[in-house]
Amino acid sequence: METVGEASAGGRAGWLEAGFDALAEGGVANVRVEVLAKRLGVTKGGFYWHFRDRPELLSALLADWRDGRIRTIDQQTSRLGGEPVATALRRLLDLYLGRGNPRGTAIELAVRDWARRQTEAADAVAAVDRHRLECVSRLFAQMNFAPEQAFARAYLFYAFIFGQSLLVCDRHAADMARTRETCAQLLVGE
Amino acid sequence: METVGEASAGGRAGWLEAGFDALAEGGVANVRVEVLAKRLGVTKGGFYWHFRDRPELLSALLADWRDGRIRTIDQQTSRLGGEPVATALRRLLDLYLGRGNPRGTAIELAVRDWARRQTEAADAVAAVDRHRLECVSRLFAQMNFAPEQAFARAYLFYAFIFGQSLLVCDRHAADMARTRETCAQLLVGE
DNA sequence: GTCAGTCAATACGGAAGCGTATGGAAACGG
DNA sequence: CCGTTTCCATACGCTTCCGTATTGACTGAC
Repeated sequence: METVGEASAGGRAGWLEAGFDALAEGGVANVRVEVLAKRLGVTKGGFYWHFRDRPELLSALLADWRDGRIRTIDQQTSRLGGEPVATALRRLLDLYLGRGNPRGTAIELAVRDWARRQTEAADAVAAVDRHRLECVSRLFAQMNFAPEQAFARAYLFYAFIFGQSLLVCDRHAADMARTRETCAQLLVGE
Repeated sequence: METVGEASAGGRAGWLEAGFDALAEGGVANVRVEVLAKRLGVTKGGFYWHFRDRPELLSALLADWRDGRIRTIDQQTSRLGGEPVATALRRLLDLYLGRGNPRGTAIELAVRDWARRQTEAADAVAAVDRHRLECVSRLFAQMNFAPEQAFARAYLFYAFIFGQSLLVCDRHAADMARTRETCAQLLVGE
């Protein structure tokens, strides 16, 4: 496939990818058409072939993010070979605490900040949260917590995950890892 | 005091106030000179009398916020008449959970989002967090937790406060209040 | 009245950003 | 060759935003 200019955005997917990169780096205000075009090494002509306008890109980013997050939750919360519930919860927690996916975290926080001010974003986050809280509640319920208690623990679980990303601690990394480990133990009881 | 035009920004403090309002509503990208001027019912001439440029306003907002947050922490974490520690912690937690200060919360979250991308903001947040974590650690230590455990609990305490603001739950308000109450009990043990 | 200080309005030039219109280029099929 | 589809580049007009320069208005002190 040969393209018009020297560079190519990689089609619609390329624009979405650039959108997520910009979102991760600077929040939704950073998702701008000409900025994305420059990032992709093209001009904005192609953008307007794929998307009617900027809001359509933003909607596409939200839908993409929402569907992707929901798609991975069941898998992330499934117990491998009937392992202890606490182990499954710890594995899930470690996905976030390990700092192994800074881009994913940055996108998540950017979307959540956006959701504080825009209905469509809030709806996407609500859908993701609903599913996640249900899945993690189910895990806590398997630890014989009553439904309300299970839900509250799932709520605390996710609040911690996102909240700790917002705290700025200037302690040693090793100390912070220990602190998070202690919090993890408080959260999942192991 | 009569002023030049019909409207008056209320001096430097007025501009800072407008800046905080804009910050609360739309994050740091929303803090724009002409937008603030319009909000105050004046033009931007006076802004440039008080501030050299936009970055100077942003720095002032950060310093103001940091100093204000630090100033209130000791008072917020002092135990009234030797009351139980848990009571003091609950009172502190309720400042955030009660939704009684949406503007303060919005500003706090906007500053924290800003801090993810800008050093000066991150430094301000770090200073506030350091002080808060120390004060709340001290309270947990009075409950006879070891220093590391006390700190971890303080960390979890604040992570929960900010994290729950980022979650979007479409359950009934009464249900959510009950959930938060359960989380509060898990956090302070009462 | 004059001067200095405080605080502001306005005009201007430049930059960034958006969306629209138009034209270009490549590939493919008839 | 022509038409269609895909994907893009470019020019343009408009809006928003920024910072600078200049001028205006009011108050208080001398």
